[in-house]
Amino acid sequence: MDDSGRGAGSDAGSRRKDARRNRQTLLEAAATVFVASGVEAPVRDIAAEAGVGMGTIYRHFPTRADLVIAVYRHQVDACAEAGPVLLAAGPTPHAALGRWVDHFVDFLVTKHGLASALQNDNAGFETLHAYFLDRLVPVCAQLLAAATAAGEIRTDLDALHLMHGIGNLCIGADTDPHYDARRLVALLIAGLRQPC
Amino acid sequence: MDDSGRGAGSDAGSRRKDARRNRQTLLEAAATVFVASGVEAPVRDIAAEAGVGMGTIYRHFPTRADLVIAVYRHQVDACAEAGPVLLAAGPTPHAALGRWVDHFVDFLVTKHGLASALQNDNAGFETLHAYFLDRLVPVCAQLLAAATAAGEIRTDLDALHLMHGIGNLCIGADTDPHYDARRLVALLIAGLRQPC
DNA sequence: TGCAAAGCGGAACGCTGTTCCGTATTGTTA
DNA sequence: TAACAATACGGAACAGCGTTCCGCTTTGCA
Repeated sequence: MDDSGRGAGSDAGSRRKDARRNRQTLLEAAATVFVASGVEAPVRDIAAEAGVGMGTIYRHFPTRADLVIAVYRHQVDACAEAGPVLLAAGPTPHAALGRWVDHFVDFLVTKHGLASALQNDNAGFETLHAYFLDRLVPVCAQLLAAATAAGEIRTDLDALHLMHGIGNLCIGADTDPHYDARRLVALLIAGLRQPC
Repeated sequence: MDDSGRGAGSDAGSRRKDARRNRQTLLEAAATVFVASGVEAPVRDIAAEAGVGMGTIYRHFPTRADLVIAVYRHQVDACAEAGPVLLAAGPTPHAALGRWVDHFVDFLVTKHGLASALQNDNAGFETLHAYFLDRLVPVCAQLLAAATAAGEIRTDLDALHLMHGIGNLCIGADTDPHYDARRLVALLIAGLRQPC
């Protein structure tokens, strides 16, 4: 095993305030740039978006792959935490589901880029995919259950299959600019509605 | 359509002798380097192997992808032409099949690298894959038929499935140096033998 | 045999990811 | 509060890649 701490970033609990803040800023800037320009975006672009020097980025994430992995985990966590929040905030569970799926779609861009970031590391990819499932399937299931309990949606689709379908709809979204994955996903969610 | 002449090389029928010779030299050198170092090998290495300058390589193949494609087609052609020759030369059809498959395995390295060379061009990839099937399936079928007629091998495997199986055995051969695809493929061919 | 046209070699360019180091910021200690 | 290590920062510099450019050589034809 040579990938100790892979994907965790080196200094998640640093003593210095600016270091902690920069790490957070970088994760968010990278996520933004990945969605806007794809996961192949140059490291310099991410540093610029974050308003930070190259040294800073490499201090926090020793390698480009480390950054992609850290963004991925960060997005998984953010997406998982967003579920209950949206559910509490939204007018209805179905609306909350719709907005949660928007987060999910943005984040899939990063996930699809993982494959190229971890070209030879199938084991690492499997680990991260497992983390993805462990954290997000329950959240999605919770949203589905709430919408079901409210009588808003049909009940013949479980969280795993829904997420799988959304994931498939997003394949190729980064290469073909005419392909609007979000619209198709929105249709899919609309189609979940219980016919009344 | 923006890929006019993609994969054909620019000057296959040049007026000048040295140009034609260099083109051939380059195709062979590239094939050698791809087998030795993988398809990600730097263009400079191929120029060095061919004993040629950078300008020459880019005169013949305007882009790295063009070179990979040209090598691919060249290998498909060479492999297709080798079939009948080996069949005529070898002691038995089964031996000829074994040696043909050796060619085929070397050439698969290039084929697997095509995917990364043509990252976004799925249409181009499909075209080249169709060319691959059109030219090689009949040759493989001819070798199988000859071996069958000679009573050397079992008859329950057609050319397409055999080639598919060999292709699958070679997946990952370029990343894991401990994985010896050729040995496994040899076992597969040995297994074709008719139990006597 | 001369000479334009075609082709060649390899230095130079622009773009990557990554490293390095002088400078600025921070938390701690007197 | 003032001084001072320790820590982190910025961005220039480096190495390796694909690609371009241009002075020189080779070729085939008149």
